[in-house]
Amino acid sequence: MQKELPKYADVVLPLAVPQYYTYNVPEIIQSQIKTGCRVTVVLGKRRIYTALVCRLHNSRPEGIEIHDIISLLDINPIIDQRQITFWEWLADYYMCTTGEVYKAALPSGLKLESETLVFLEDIGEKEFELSPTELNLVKLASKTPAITINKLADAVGKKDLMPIVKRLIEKGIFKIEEKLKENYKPKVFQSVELTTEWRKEETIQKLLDKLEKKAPRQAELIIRYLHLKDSEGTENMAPLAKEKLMKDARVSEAALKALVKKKIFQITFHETSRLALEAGVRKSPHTLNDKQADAFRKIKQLFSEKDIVLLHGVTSSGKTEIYIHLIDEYIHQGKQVLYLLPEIALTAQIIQRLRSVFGDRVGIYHSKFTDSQRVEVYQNLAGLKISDGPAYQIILGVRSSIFLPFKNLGLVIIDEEHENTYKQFDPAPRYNARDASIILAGMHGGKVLMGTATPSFESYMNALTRKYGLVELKDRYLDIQLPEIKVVNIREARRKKKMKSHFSPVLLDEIKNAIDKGEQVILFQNRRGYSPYVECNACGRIPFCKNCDVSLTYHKHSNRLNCHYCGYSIPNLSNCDACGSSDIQTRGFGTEKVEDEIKIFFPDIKISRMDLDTTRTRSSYEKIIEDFENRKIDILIGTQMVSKGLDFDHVKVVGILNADNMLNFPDFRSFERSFQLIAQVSGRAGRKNGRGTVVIQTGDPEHTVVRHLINDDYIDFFKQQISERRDFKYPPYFRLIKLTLRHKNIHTVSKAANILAEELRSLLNNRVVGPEFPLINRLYGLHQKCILVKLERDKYFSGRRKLLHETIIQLSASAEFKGIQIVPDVDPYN
DNA sequence: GCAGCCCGGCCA
DNA sequence: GGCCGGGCTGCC
Repeated sequence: MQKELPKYADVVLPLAVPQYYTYNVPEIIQSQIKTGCRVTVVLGKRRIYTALVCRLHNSRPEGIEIHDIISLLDINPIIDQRQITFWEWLADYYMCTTGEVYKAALPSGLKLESETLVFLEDIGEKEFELSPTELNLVKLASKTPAITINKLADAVGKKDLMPIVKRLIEKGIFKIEEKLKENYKPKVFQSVELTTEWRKEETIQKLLDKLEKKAPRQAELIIRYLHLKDSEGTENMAPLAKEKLMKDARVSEAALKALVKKKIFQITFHETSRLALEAGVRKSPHTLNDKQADAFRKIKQLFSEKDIVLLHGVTSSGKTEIYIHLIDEYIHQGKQVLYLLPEIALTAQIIQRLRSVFGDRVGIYHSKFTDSQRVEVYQNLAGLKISDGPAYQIILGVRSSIFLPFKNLGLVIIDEEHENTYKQFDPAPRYNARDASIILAGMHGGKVLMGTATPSFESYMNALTRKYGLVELKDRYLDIQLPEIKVVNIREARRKKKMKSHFSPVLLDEIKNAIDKGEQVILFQNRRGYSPYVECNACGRIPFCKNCDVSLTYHKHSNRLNCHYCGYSIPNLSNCDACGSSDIQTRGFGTEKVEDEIKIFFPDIKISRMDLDTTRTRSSYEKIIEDFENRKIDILIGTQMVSKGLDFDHVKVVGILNADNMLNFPDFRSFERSFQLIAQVSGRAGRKNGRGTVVIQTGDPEHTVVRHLINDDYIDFFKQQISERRDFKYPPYFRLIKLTLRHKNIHTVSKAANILAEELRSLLNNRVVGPEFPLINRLYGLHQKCILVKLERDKYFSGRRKLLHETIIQLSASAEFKGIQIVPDVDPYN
């Protein structure tokens, strides 16, 4: 019996709507549509979205009018059932909608949306009475055959043009149409070739003789063409790129056009990949040393009984080499591997190593890629398009690569598993790629290897309780010594007037020694900008952001005051805006100021800065890293960006300018994070050329984090800290769910927060803490209140989380909560 | 996410 | 009274 064809499709839309929507499947596509295919549909009055088919069925939903699917975009599904299940898991666990997951999962080139186009009707000689704005719109629209409503709105400087456009439609002057925006265009490559008639040598020679007099440029072009073809050799039948020929011949396009017109040359268009790379020489992986080989064996052995293994290996212990050997085994079994990294900066360093072994089977995926490049990686994995290279078997990527359409994921490697960048903070889905990839790997029956020198407390706890396998690698590769740690009491130094600005004599000496020997220095200051705030010496006023409750950070380079939260920015004040005094002073210091001051001490040295401000583009990132690797930079100043696993061979000194602002940060994870950060930056010191030095400047040299760092004793630090986590009900013993309420009115948000907290307390008792004001009371013009829920990691967790979620949904629909945003964050980082 | 509607505020 | 902007609602 033939299976009945589906009449209805439940689809997910790229919006924060809680449910799936049902559309009619038109008869002509009923036999072709499959779950996981994209379709275009109209939602609301006329907007068109790309939706994804999640379920096909034959039961007509009652009580609603059902619209038709406009078109089917894919013959083959772009995601499989497993991914739909994964999306649903993410939405459920992280308390968001599947639509929000879908939105994050697909590059926007695969999610076509419509925009409204405005056309002028044929109005002939009719006369109209028009307001000035209407007249203006008609004038603007008459300049082009069609204009998007957004461009029209921009041109007249208005937000909502629809009411006016509607009036003009009623008057019969305008008409509108919805058109899909084409976001992704395949890259086109043009090749030039002689047409068949002209390929014989005698004929072309005759032609050349003729052209040389009449059209020397055209003759030149043909000569260059023949020359280039010749130099490429007879066995190379690849078409000659037009670009290459034109560059070589240095004649105008007109000459080529003429030859094409005479049917001497023909131009062919080819679709090509943006990701094309030269198939370089492949080398086999390096041989592992005894310690690495031992760890490698242990990992494989543990994988036979456990799905997750934590590789706790000191910095420079050669973890990457172990990963490569493991990847090699999995891809030989025909499985895919996902290699997760916390930062884009790292991909540049590791990709070279991976490509040298695995060649073009490695794909990269990160946010500094253009959307079109991401579309191509996606298509490659989905098997949608025959791209230039083979299908990727290894993906090296950041957080969002967990959404790629893997078919057979055998292994996930999570490098620097402790990094906070694995957690998406805003917008939803607020997922942790480390935790989510464990679920993903589970769905594929794959294994997970986490690697780090400073495990997160969550992962280390799981290792100690044997939920994860644990492999330790205690020796650095090639017996590189761990750096010597020098702690400087800056409070004392300041009292004795020994500090030179923000530098202690010890640090300056170490820098000088390193520079004299031609070695490099990294200075770490976890704040960007010049100074975190400026203050009027006369009246004490500190300029604040107009949208957020934070002081404005002074940026000397641009001479502006910026808000690091909402992006609000004003020119620097020469006079206090309260009392008019010109006596304004900068307070505190960021990377920009460190750069400025170090230049005074070392005027002839090449200094660079790596922070959010200097790495806006992908190339600037790579340039800084490359320059530092090639020793074109002597001193690199950076924020936490410099801590994330970068490998440099000639760093002698690492300076932590102020450990205190990390240690004193008010959240439960601040000690854990400080330890990780400082240990990680310290790990950059002393690699191949002798022992490095780390200088930690702090006002509290006896601080437990500092003491443990000196002894390089992560395990003891963990044991000491973990009991506090248990006593105060924090992770890894408990799971946190943070609720942030936002509203423009402080009283409204306070009142709502109180009601919500009370309601939750009645259900979850003392697991509910707050409401409290968060670190930043007001953000983007909205007042905030936080409620923290601490849930046991037991069999009731899931039920309690659901209860909590339902309570939020119920309350947000009630009258008191009108217009209040409630943002749930499950497993918040801090 | 966004169109459409409703409502309140502001000027004639 | 009319027009503008903001908030709220429902979309299949």
